[in-house]
Amino acid sequence: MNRSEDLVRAVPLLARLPEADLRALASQGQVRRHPAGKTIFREGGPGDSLHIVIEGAVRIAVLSPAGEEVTIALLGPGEFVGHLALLDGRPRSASAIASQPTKTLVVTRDSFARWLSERPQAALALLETLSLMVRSTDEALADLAFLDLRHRLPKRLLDLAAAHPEAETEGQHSSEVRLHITQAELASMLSVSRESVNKQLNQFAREGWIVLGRGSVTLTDPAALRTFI
Amino acid sequence: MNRSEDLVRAVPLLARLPEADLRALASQGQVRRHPAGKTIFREGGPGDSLHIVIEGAVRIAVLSPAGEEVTIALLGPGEFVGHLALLDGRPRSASAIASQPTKTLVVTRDSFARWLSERPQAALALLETLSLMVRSTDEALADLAFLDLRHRLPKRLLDLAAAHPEAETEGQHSSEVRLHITQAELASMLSVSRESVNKQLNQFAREGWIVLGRGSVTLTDPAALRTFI
DNA sequence: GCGCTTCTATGAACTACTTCACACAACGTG
DNA sequence: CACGTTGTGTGAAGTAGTTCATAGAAGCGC
Repeated sequence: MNRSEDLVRAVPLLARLPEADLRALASQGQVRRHPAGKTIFREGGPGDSLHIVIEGAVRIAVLSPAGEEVTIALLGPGEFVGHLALLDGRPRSASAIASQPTKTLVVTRDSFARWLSERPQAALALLETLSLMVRSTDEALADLAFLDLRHRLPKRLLDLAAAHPEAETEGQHSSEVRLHITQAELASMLSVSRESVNKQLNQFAREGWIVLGRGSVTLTDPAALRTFI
Repeated sequence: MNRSEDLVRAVPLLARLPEADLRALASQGQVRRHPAGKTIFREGGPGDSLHIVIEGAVRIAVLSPAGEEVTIALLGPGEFVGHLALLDGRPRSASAIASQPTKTLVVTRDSFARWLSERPQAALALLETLSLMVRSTDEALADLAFLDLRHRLPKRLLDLAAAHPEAETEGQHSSEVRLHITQAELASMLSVSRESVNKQLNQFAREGWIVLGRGSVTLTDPAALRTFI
């Protein structure tokens, strides 16, 4: 019934807040529509809003020193970007592009600050979530430093599978997960070349652990991948 | 005069808090002494306290998958560890070892939570600081992904020089900075082998930009290093 | 002072990636 | 349905790092 409120509740960052607080925040937000390919905000631009994906998909990308665009994340419904800008007002550290026709709920820094200053408990929940985010980037840093592609790739595949449970589970085996992602996207997430990802994926495919398609990777034996990490 | 309060104010995380709040937090803390080489807390242990370095130096290290200890940071007076444990109570993600005889101010999770729940403004300041921390690890991740050692090394040297302005500035040239650090420590911070660091350092030394010593790197021409990044 | 340990220095062989070059398959649009 | 575009697959050559081996210099303990 109450659409915006339910959407806001789906955001992990905010999920644990009391219903009244959620409703208040949701009512401050505005719904925006973005056609496929549209830039929602650009790296370096003013950071003054949080965006929650309602429908569609958003690609997060940065410009490498060499001037190439590198995808660092793909967001589905319920996921969000721009929380840091909300908290510290710094310029955007990445660009967000709608990769499908997308609806987002937008919360501005001003309205968020007003809302937060009246709700100390919400600040505590946000502190905890942010703290977990720091830990997770720290872990990504450690992975990049210590693990080679052979180990980083299956780890990332399993992370993606866990983060997108909505991915189709066709066939009988309930453990089978199909990820809609290109090898180029995987490559830039893992900070390696597309060719390297391709070669490693094909090794796993030969083992029978995954099945490759155009724009998709199907994990047919996640357990085998997991023992590999 | 009021020792603890001034020490707490030197922590960037807390610096912007009103004086009364600072005093309240400082009064909850306990001063602990650690001999050189003593482990202050161990990776995997219960995360229930923040440690602020008062005097001496603390080395932060993690265990690599191969079982080796890898130094990820060196803290001087005014710097701190364990803030994440304070906020989310998760197990320690790294170990802290006193590398010199060291005094720390310890604030427990319980007392911090009590203090914070009475001070909504403090939570806002903490959110902002945490947010900046997320950005800085994100940047480290990008550096590791995009930059080779030739560029990462001078960047790290300049960061260390900026973070430790207390380093001796002997001689006439005010821009000269001497870092007390071994090549092995630099190597693990940069996620490369000690040998690679050595070879790259010697290249810079041949250019006349740095001077190497046993356990030290002196930046004789920081400007040249900076143009190199 | 002698010996042990720590730190720096350097070369040789190896490896996990890179870039480049190209072939081909699937899709979608005029 | 022909054609451009996007994505996958693979080999050859190059490179930035690795490990291993070895050496010497500086500091520290007795």
